[in-house]
Amino acid sequence: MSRPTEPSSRARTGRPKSKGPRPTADPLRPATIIDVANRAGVSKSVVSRVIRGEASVSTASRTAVLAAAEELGYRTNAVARSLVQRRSYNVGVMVSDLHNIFFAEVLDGLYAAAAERGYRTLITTGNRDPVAEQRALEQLLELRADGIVLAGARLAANVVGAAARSVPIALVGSDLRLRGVDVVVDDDFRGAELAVAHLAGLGHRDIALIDGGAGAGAAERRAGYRAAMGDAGLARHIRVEPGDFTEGGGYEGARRLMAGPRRPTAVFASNDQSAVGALDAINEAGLAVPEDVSLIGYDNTALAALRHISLTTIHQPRHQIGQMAMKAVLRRIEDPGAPARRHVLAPKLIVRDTTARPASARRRG
Amino acid sequence: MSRPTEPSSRARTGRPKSKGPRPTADPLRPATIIDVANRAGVSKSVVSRVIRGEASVSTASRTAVLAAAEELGYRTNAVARSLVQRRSYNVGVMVSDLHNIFFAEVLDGLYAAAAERGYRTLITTGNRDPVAEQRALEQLLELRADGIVLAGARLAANVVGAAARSVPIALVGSDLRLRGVDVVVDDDFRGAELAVAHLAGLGHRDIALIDGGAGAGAAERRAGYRAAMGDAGLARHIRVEPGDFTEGGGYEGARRLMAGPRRPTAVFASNDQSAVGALDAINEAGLAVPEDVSLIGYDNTALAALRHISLTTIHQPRHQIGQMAMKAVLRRIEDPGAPARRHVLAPKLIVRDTTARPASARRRG
DNA sequence: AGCCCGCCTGGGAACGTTCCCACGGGAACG
DNA sequence: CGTTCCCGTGGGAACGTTCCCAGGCGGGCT
Repeated sequence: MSRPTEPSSRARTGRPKSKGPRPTADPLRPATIIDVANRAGVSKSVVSRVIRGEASVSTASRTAVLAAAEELGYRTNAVARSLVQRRSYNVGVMVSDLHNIFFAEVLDGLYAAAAERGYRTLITTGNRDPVAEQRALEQLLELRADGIVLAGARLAANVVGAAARSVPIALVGSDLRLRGVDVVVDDDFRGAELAVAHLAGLGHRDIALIDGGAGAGAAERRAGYRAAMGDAGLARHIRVEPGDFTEGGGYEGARRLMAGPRRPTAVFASNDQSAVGALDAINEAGLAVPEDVSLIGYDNTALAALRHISLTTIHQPRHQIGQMAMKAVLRRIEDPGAPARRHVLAPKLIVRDTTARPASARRRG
Repeated sequence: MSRPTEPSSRARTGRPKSKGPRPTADPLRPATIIDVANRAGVSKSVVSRVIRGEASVSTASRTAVLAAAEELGYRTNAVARSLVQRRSYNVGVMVSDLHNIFFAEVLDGLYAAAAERGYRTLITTGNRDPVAEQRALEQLLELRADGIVLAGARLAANVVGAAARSVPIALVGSDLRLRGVDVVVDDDFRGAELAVAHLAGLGHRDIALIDGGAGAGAAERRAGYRAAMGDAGLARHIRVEPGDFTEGGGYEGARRLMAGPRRPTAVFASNDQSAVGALDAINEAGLAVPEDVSLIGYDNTALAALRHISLTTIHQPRHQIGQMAMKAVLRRIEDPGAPARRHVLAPKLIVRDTTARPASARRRG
């Protein structure tokens, strides 16, 4: 429904109210199939067939058309084609946050799976703002993408549900259970449990969580943290510091934790991006990781693997996640009756250099 | 011209050869303006006017149309609109590498400038592969984007030139001088000079460059490095190690440099992404930064600013670059006659913690 | 009272494709 | 030698909009 507020200078290239069939060729307008047909001395049907690579065209016509197209710099108008075919061979991808490399890695998988099947990928972003995300989704919908992948979306369930009524949709990261929506997630609850168990196993008791707020998967990770703390008999040490999956959020969260009374000995940041921000704040407070404070992230992005950072974290198979999501959408594009599924992947603990036994335990041990 | 190899299961939703005007409403097909018109008891013209927010519609018609649209879940078909208007209000952005946060930061600027003028942004990527990049560009062209921004493209000049004949194009990072192509770059030559001068000023003589290969701006940075080395009387210390603007490339390059004979005391990596990789390799070789080896990057991405990395680098105003590029394109979309321009921004040295005087100088000093 | 003007409306053409159908002519077949 | 078939071709309809133009109708003005 939305339409961009029309830029003032309308400057329409206005057709000069020509009567009758369009005069051969207007140098300003891009060449059409008809221009090519005229030049090659065939009908538009033949040109269309050649362009689409159909077999039943004589060699003579084919070469004539190809030559004419070349000379005129003809390029298929995907808009017109989409309109008549009711199909664009484009899959839209709405990415919550392009600053988070995690999504770049998921995108690789999405892209690869799409390319393999002859589809193209069209990316849009909402910068972690639900309103902008919804606009980005709407844009894809209006463009009539054949399918849509929402990566890390923080959209309301009814918004996603409404969209799913007109086109196959797959969700990456956010676990909404809706009819007609494929979901690909890792088991965030379990992943958070792994993180807490690791820290508790090292002897930590004051384990704080830097939360992911409304971010995709954040709620599950929070729940997993809470449950695991309870299981470890650390329920009264539960401490959830607000955050938003960004570096800045992680930084602020850790700063508050370090400055406050009863500083935690371990911090679980809901994703690597915020863990890196937390690392900054911890260092800034004059504390060492892992000597003074242990830190664990989530996602196992390339960032975490950097030797200089070497972050203990929870691994998610990004590439595979992307591939699965794309395949799910493609499957339902080509078989609209097929049911949507939920794919849950197992997270894995990756121990690196930001976690260790707490100082107290070391003294004793 | 390219068309995806058609997926086997064609599964066309096939219109059931109905004769006469299309029977009221097919539940499977999305509602059209005509469905809404029928339901609201007005003509399609009125519906169109309401949707577009035109004034001259009676309140009665307007409310009827709005209600009908709501009930039918009507959504504008941007494809049809684009076709008739010959305008999509979409600007395409081809990003060379989404793993490099630098581009995410440029994208913020692009996005903001577009939104401000009522345009939308459509992203596509080529994963640093010229072939894939060209396909991505072609995709945008076929989609009839109103304008295109190529960020960090490594496309041949003739490819860009050809595209520029049908749509306004702006280049970010790559400095191709072509008619009808706006260019927004920082002065890469100068930036490289700043980097070398900084290192030379600290007393370094063996300053190696980890190259950016075919990457956008890499050639200028290389030339600036060479020139500045000459100016500093260090011409015979010039050493260009291959690289490709990626973390992996930086890692490999630095590994070779550290392992080889006559190890350099300073390394200039052509961008932050590769500098971070280099950092890894240097550490892995058992060397400390900056004590044993100084390291400088380029771009001043968020990565470089991380306290844990704290990379000395050359600053480029990413957000502003994005804004300028988008404004340039928008300007020529709305005034097709306007000439394209070249915008060159001044780079700036940011000294952080990865550069210091070489060990030899420290011993002496 | 007659005319004009402005508001609102509806219909048709166009945008550039694809798809379907029909047709002409030659080859193959009886 | 006539029929059938197939290959290559051309024309028209359709896709879902926007834009232009032509009214109809009522009110204000002369």
